[in-house]
Amino acid sequence: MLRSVKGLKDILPQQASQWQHIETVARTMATQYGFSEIRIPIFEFTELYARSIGGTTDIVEKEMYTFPDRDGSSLTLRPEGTAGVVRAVLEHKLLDSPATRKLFYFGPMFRHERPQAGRYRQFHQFGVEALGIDDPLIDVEVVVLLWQFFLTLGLKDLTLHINSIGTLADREIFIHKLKDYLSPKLSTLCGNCQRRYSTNPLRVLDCKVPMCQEATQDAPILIDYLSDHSNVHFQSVLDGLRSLEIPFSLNHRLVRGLDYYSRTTFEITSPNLGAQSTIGAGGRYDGLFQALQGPSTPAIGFAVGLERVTLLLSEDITCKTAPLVFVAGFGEIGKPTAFKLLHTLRQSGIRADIDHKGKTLKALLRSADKLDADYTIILGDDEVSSGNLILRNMQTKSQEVLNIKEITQRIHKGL
RNA sequence: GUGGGUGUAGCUCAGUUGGUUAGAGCGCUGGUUUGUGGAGCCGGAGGUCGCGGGUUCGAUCCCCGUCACUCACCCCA
Repeated sequence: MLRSVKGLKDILPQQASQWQHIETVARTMATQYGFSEIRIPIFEFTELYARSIGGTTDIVEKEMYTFPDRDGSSLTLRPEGTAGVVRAVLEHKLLDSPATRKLFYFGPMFRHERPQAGRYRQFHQFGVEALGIDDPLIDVEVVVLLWQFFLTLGLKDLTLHINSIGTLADREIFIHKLKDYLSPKLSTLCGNCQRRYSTNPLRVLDCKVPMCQEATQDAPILIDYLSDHSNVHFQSVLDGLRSLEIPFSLNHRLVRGLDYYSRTTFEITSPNLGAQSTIGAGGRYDGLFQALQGPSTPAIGFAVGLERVTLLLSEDITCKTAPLVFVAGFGEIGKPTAFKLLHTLRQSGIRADIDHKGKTLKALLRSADKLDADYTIILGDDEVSSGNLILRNMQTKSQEVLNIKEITQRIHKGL
């Protein structure tokens, strides 16, 4: 039997309404916070990601779905959304209007990782980007939107971690200090961290191995090495969060994986997800525009892993659907008459369905029940000859005889 | 890429200390007398016991390999 590709998941009808609910909440809230939707392509030139995410990150080094186009140019299925948004913003000069500086997006992302709980090769993200705004209050707005989004969905026990990783210059100074500190302890670190020491020393700080955590207990803290500018900005962000009574946890070990992050970084975690506990994360990326040959532009955004959100959502949360009317037509004349009525109902905007297979009233009612119909219209030969039909409320079992002409009107009035 | 766990019906799982036709619940489907759903009752369909090899008179069960799924490392949303 043919199967789906490893790490890819079908969203079946039962779960689809849950996804619709999440998307509706996301769209509504992002719009309330002044963001507009942007839809960008699923693949781009490989160079875009290599330049933005960082050539030495795992994503670019070994997780991208990269393939040659027919003319030989290298294309890549998007592993995240920010790079594409920034590219589109530069290409269409969206920075020129204040109406297009706050954007949100939705859609599938692709990373060739080993699948695991909450981790897939095709996964979906909802993300926002606020571009060209340096004010710390925009940081607050973005973090609050993320926080409120999860609260609105009813997620519990979440923690908002926040940190500032400073500018590139701030980090250079800090990394130097950190290496000085780690250097004598190198032999006590795990193998991974010994490698990280030279490739990405910041990562040693959030290693889960107890030995490493112990070794970094008294390590220098990034915040202490922030420039005045970075520090003032960060303190303003925290003050803003406090003023809105958003609970947060300062986490000076919080590091981001993508090269373009700077200054404010944040992450929201849930204890109920296993190893992949981050459901949403983001931060500032003031240097990204320049890395893509655009004008120097401060920016901040976040991305939410929607599969992880669905794992936390209670299953009974679904989109409300309109009441369903099942048309049970049977008999020589009843069936064709019912089919015409079905068409009329649908044209009137009513959600209506039929079972072509069912021959007897019993079978048809059973189908109505299986489809979870709210009402069934019973229409047999007897009804056709009398010019009436029966409207049955499936829940209360009450029935009333109606004129065929009245039915649409009747249903529109609230059934 | 590395390691652990698991593969029996559509789903959730029993089971066989190796022995004839492999079970349950749920789901699906038919009937329960002729025009009224859900419940009950009675019936039915559906499985190469992941795949390949080995041991054996005999393997779904033991051994080896392989694939798939899954969890964790790594990384990240």
